[in-house]
Amino acid sequence: MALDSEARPLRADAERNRRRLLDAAATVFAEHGLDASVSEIARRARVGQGTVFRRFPSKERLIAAIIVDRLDELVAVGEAQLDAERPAEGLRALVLAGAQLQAKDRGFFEGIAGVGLEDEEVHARHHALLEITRALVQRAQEAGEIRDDVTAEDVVLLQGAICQGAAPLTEVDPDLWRRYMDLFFDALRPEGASTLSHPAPTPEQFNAAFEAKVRAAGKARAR
Amino acid sequence: MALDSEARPLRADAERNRRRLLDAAATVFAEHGLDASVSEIARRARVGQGTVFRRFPSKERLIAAIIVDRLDELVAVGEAQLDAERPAEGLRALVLAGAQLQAKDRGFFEGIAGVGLEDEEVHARHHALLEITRALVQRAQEAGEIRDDVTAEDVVLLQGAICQGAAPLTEVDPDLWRRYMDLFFDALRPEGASTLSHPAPTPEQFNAAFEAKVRAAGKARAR
DNA sequence: GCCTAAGCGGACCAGTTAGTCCGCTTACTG
DNA sequence: CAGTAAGCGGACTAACTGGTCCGCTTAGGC
Repeated sequence: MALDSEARPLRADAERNRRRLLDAAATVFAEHGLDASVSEIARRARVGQGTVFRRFPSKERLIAAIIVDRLDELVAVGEAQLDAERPAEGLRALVLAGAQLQAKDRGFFEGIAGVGLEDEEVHARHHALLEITRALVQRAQEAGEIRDDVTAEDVVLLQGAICQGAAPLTEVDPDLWRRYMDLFFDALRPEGASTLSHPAPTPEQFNAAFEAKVRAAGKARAR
Repeated sequence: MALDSEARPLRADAERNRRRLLDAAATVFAEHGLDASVSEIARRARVGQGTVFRRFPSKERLIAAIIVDRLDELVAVGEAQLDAERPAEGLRALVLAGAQLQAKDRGFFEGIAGVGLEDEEVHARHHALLEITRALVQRAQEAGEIRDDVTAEDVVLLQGAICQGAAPLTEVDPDLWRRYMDLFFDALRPEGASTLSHPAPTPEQFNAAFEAKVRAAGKARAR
């Protein structure tokens, strides 16, 4: 996790434990979803529960730290595609990488949608990813490789959709999402595209959804 | 909820409370998802918590009862479309109805995927719905209206996918799913369909996913 | 109108969870 | 190598959950 410019560095054992916690948490969340308990994570990391909360002030922040890691990976993939010669292929590669992440990691999408929103760092990465996607979409459209009426917001939402749709069958066919990814890109073909009956979400709406969630979370806590 | 052939009928007040509970539960689940607590539901129905559990032996069964209601509606819609003159339109109507339900009711999909599985009655409806979908898909394919390589299982999974994909924006644009529904049907066009890189889930796999969940639920309880 | 079984509410229970606290241990500094 | 602040584990707490129980109320048949 880059961008951590805290003052004094952690003691060696603390840093080691931090890494073990992140790994253990990622594993446990991937297996059981975000409902997995903190004590389970602590056990898996062979660390006291107190250590978890000393390193991450709340479960939420622990989740956020993991998501930041993942999003950084994705942003890197996206940046690498920014000057692909066939932009649609670049876009596909990015979406594929994201889907793969989600397929592997049951907690990932849940996390972005439900918990990570409040976190400044997660928000920043998510925004960066959206902008990279926007650039790829635009180039692919200029090249006439995908239809003109879809937006980066559409792509981000639909990538999530596909993974969640395939998720129930993960145990029995872990790669099913690839099928629906193909179908998705068929939908993006410019030829013969039908007129969409509903407008794309605006960037403002897209953001507002985040804000709304944050407010709801705050309200729930106040209750 | 049809198919309830219990022996003696409920007393008038009990029946009234039962309805109030179902309504309140549907509302609360729609708002807060299935994590909503039973006492919250009881409060909303202006009924003691004991009453909830007298009428529905567990929270799970309460959820199942609601889902059965919803699935019955869908099955009815589907049956009505079985002899539509343009089968693809019939299919679209069914999928649309399902999506509408899910858009309105946050708990619905969660419920089918996670909880309702164990319940005999839910399973029966779900199966019926799948078979109706299969019939519609087949006819649409025979009429050359949709591509040949998608199955009823695909359609069911993708309908869920679309709703879940649009879900994060529900508060800010509750009809967004319509946009993605259009996109989905564009993907189903037979012309220019690409070859899908992954096979459709077989009916067996589709069912096995259910079985696996049931087993997992059992295991979780035993733990 | 009376009687009683059916129904009711809500206090209660056992289990689980995120998060706190504090006495002991250990990595680093000089 | 000694002193000490940083770190540690895990028992503990407070809140909340699904589910039970039981003394009181009431619908509805007679």
